[in-house]
Amino acid sequence: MARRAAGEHRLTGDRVNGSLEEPVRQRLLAEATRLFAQRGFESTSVQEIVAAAGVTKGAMYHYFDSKDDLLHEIYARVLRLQMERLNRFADAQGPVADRLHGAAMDVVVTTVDNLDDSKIFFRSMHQLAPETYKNVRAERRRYHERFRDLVVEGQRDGVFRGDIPAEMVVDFFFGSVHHLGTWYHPDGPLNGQEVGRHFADLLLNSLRP
Amino acid sequence: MARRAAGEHRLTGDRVNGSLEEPVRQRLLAEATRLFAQRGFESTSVQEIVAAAGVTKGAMYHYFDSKDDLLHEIYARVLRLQMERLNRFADAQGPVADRLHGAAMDVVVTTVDNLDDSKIFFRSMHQLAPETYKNVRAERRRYHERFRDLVVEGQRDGVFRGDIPAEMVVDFFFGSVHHLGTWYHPDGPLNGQEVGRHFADLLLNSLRP
Amino acid sequence: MARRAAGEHRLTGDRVNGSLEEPVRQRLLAEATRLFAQRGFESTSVQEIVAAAGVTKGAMYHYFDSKDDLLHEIYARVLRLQMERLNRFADAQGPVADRLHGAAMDVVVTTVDNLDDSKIFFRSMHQLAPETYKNVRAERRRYHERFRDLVVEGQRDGVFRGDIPAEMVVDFFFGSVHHLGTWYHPDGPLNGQEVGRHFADLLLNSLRP
Amino acid sequence: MARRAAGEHRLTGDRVNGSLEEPVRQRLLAEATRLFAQRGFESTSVQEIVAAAGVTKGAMYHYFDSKDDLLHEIYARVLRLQMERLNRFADAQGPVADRLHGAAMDVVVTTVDNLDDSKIFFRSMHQLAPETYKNVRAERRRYHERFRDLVVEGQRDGVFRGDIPAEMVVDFFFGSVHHLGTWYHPDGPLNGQEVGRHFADLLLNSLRP
DNA sequence: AATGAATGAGGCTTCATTCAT
DNA sequence: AATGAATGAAGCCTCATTCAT
Repeated sequence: MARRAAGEHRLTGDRVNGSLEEPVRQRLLAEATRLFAQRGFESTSVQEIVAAAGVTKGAMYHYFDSKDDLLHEIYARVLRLQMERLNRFADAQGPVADRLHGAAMDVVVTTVDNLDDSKIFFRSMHQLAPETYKNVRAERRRYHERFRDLVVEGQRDGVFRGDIPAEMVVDFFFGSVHHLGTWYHPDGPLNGQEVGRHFADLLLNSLRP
Repeated sequence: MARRAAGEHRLTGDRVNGSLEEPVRQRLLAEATRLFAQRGFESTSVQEIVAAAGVTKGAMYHYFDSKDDLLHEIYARVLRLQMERLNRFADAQGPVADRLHGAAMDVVVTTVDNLDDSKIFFRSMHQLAPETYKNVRAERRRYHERFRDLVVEGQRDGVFRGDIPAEMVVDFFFGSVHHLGTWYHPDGPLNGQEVGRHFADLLLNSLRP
Repeated sequence: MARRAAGEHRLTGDRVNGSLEEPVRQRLLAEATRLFAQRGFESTSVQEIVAAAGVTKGAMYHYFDSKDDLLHEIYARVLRLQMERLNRFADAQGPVADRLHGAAMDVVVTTVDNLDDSKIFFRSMHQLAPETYKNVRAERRRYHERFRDLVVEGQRDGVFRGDIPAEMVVDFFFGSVHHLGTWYHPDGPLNGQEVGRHFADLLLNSLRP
Repeated sequence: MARRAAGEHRLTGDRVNGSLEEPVRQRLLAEATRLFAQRGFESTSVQEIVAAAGVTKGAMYHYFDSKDDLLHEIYARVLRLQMERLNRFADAQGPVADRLHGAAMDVVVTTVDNLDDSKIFFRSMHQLAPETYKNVRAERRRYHERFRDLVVEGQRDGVFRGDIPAEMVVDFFFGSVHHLGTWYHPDGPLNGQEVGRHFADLLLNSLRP
């Protein structure tokens, strides 16, 4: 890892001392994200990334250990962001149905706002080094479990039907979410909010007892 | 495509005159499918494919025009099979809810039975040549439209809720289906029939008015 | 060599027993000549040749030993034809200046009529097997010597200037002839006869004492 | 062309700051020239070139875009050099016959001094990419036109015969020149100066009215 | 912090040729 | 006389990465 321990990943736009920090690093991450989403990880060369970011290879290898490391940083950023947002909804007050509806809508809106991240996520996951792959899956599992707990809570309270495994409901719903990258287009008839509302409605309705 | 007009694609195991036809070609397709699902299209080398099939590269290029062509043939086979099965359910007699439930269950069962095809489908679609890519998407769209028509029919008849675009319901459901490859495991607690039933139930329930 | 001894090479259109002989063989030679002239020997594949001739590879290897053999046959045909024609002019009656002028014109006309042969000749000569290469050069040398003898005869008789080696005059002239393939075009302003006359005039004029 | 705009081509041996510049690039060009002349473009592998230059393939692709690019650079260098020399003679003072004789001798001497370039020129021209091919032909045409203008000038002044198209005289003469690579040998009886004088004499004599 | 030359391994593909039929 | 499946070698090129500066 290049001069940055795990967990230190920064989001684009983070500021330190009031000025944009490490603009080269951020530009590399941004262009890599765009290109990986467009062409796939294996079909994007380091040369293309650095050219898009307006630097040379040396610069990239100064900030990242490898091309794999670049991908890993993208995953880390996405995972952290999604978990943060889910926690905010799950920890809120109010009926579980409302909290689940809110979380479901939010994940759709966030996904639509970062469609490139979403495209990369499942398409390129298998390219990660085994170790990294395991970490990402584990983190992803924790995310699913947090979401599943909301379903379980609703089933226990009797507001959701209990004859379908909560685990499967989560997989069912996130399948739909992850697939947004395949069909959703920002210029289409629906914006993220609208798709989010529909998806959340479908989820809640499917759980009606 | 090498030496074989569109529509002539053969499924593994097709027999002509009672004997296995073109065993080399079939072996290549089978091994390519397995490896593409396991490692991804870009990370699988032609050398690995022909080694797994027990032939030389020359043999592969005798039957296929390119590595891309191999991928394309896999897609063609999957598309044809899925459309055939959907038609069988959609064209049946009976209430639309039953027909939709049947089709939904079937696509899950078929997907689970050919999980490698499913893994390849969305992960590698963007590697197809632009022309081929367009063809595959068009064929896929026709499939979705057939499915959507069932939803529309139910909405018109008043047995399904009408406040959610049928198009989106289809995307919602197929997102879940295509994601089976990410989490479903044959040795897990549920078999294909069970997952299919749950998925179909969730779909139908989510459409309750 | 495939069932045909050296010296047995036949020209396109040769007839045996009143019917076209071996049309497949002739078609292969004709298409190979055309393609070698167009793309060069190395850049033309056997597959392209047989496809153009409307047969398969097996057929080609039935009539010819190898791709090299095909090229060799083309050379043999050209060499035989040119020597025949030169002899006809050189052996004629009349002043040496007229005989040289006639031979010079004729070689230009013949070259222009078989421009493909001419293009191949020098461009692909170095692709011949060493043995064949030596044979072709030797045959070519005999041709040059026959031509040179006319120049020598004229110099001895005092009708041509004698201060330039006859050998070099021949190289000078045939350089011009062999280069016709580079610039001559049948649809251009001059036909073969006209170019031939000009070339012969230039040659004779350059030899004026 | 890699990393080098048109017109920036450097000749082997160019010096910058008193030291040989880009020795690897120059070595690659030199070895490629030698091998292309010896075996032909298509029969020379990139592997052979880099081995002869003592570097790896990667190095070659660092300096050149492709094997074709290498060939193109060789052409560019030859074209520039020849045009420069022709201009020097054509722009000189004195009778047109002297200037033409001088230019004719010079092109022969230069050709003999760079026989490899000459061998490559016409044998491999058709291997250039269509675009590059057109450029090279256009540049070549400009060269011919410059030469032709000298002939036209002499015809207008009445010192050259006017009954033969000047264009054709040029083709006639350069055919001879380009063919030097086929027969001239440095160890032969005549040196470049001598051949040049004979060629120029033949040309001027052939143009006598 | 960043460059750019250079490596070395590996990728996809083409091709002349053979051989059983 | 001719086919077409299959081989095996070789070809061109790309790429992630290193290293001296």
